[in-house]
Amino acid sequence: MVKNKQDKNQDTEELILKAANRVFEKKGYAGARMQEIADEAGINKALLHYYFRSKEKLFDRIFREAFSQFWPSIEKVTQGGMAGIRDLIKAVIDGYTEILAQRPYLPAFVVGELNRSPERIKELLLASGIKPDKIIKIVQDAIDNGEVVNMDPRELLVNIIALSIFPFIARPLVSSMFWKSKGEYDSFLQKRKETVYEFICRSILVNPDQ
Amino acid sequence: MVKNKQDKNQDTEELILKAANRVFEKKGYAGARMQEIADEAGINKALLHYYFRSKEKLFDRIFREAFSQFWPSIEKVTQGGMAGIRDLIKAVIDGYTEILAQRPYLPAFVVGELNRSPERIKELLLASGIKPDKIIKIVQDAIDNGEVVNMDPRELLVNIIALSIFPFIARPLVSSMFWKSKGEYDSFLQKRKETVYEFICRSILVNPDQ
DNA sequence: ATTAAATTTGACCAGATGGTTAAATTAAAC
DNA sequence: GTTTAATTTAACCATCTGGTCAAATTTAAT
Repeated sequence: MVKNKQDKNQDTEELILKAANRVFEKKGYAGARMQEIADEAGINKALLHYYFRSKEKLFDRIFREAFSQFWPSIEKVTQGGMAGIRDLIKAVIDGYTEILAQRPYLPAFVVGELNRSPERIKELLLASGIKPDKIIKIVQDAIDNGEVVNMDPRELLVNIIALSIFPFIARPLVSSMFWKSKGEYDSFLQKRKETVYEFICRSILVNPDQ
Repeated sequence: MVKNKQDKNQDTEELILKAANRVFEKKGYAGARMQEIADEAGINKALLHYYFRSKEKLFDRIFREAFSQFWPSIEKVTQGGMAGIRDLIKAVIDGYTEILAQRPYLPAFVVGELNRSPERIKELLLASGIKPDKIIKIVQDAIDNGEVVNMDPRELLVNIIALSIFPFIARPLVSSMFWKSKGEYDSFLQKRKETVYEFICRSILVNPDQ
């Protein structure tokens, strides 16, 4: 079973992207080295530049993908049109828990790079097709019909996201401050899927039960 | 009023530290350039190395200071011995709001650098004199005496910190997603001092009023 | 098998970057 | 004013880093 040229090409590109992702995600744009990416992919630097002409172009490719991965479930729920507020919250928390278990560096990477070049955000948001207004409206509806206490809907959204991803962004710090081992922290993060949901619901639902 | 040599020396050192802080905080260790720090301080690169022998030494100095600034009010409250849980929460939120208004890049800087070299954390925590156990105990006491609903005290602490600093860590992203201008976001952050406190209390206090 | 095109490599280059050094300047002590 | 020590500078240096290129290798088509 020999691979033809195109397949190998695809494989190499895939290999490079995976390697670049690992390196950029961990070290950021400035800390990443093209040589290290090449080594990680098992190729040499010239081939790296053959596939992606420059560090910036390669980074751009990686970062766009990372940025889009950053909004997993929010979109899923808004697609449906009218989702319950409980569903929205659960979807966001579960979505983050799932993706961040696989890519724990993702949020620190995205947020860190955006801090260093905030001018890119507008375009990235546009390109990603995210519609903040739609999500805000779901929350506002839940407030209007008395399901949720009166508050700025954006504040609730910020809180949900904060509670979901902060333990990952600040993972090493939080982990070694309050937990004894990596394993215990991981199990905390798993349980947290439920406890954060309850934490939020206790705070905002007018009729918690029902 | 001419300054003597020692004063000028002090001034130059102060000037360098201020400049280094600005540059490192915004660009991180890898993205920072010694030349840029020198320019920012209005001196040349050789003098920079005369005062702080290497980039790493200078960074270490800056980072330690940043890390210690990261825990403003938590310590103040634990000093007292037995503080109410409400006081603890308010102190943490107010403390962060205050310091982060002046140094908005601080949390992203600290967290980002710690992600890239987590092995430093243990030593930094030791050197900073922070006693996580003391803070956990305050929360645990409040749970034991029925003031706060039953939960892992560490989880509450993570939530408080998350809600306090996330809007700063992810500032550019959150701001341009949900707000129309920088000014509006700033005013949101100010109001948030109260709303986050209420958000947390609604969730955890057994007798919210009283 | 030969040809032609795409893929891969080793060697190399220019500029950036952290760091050094010897000389010049400045300030304090005498 | 001269001496002495600390401070500041311009000019360099070695290494790292992103990027290029011509030659070699591999693959598909004939």
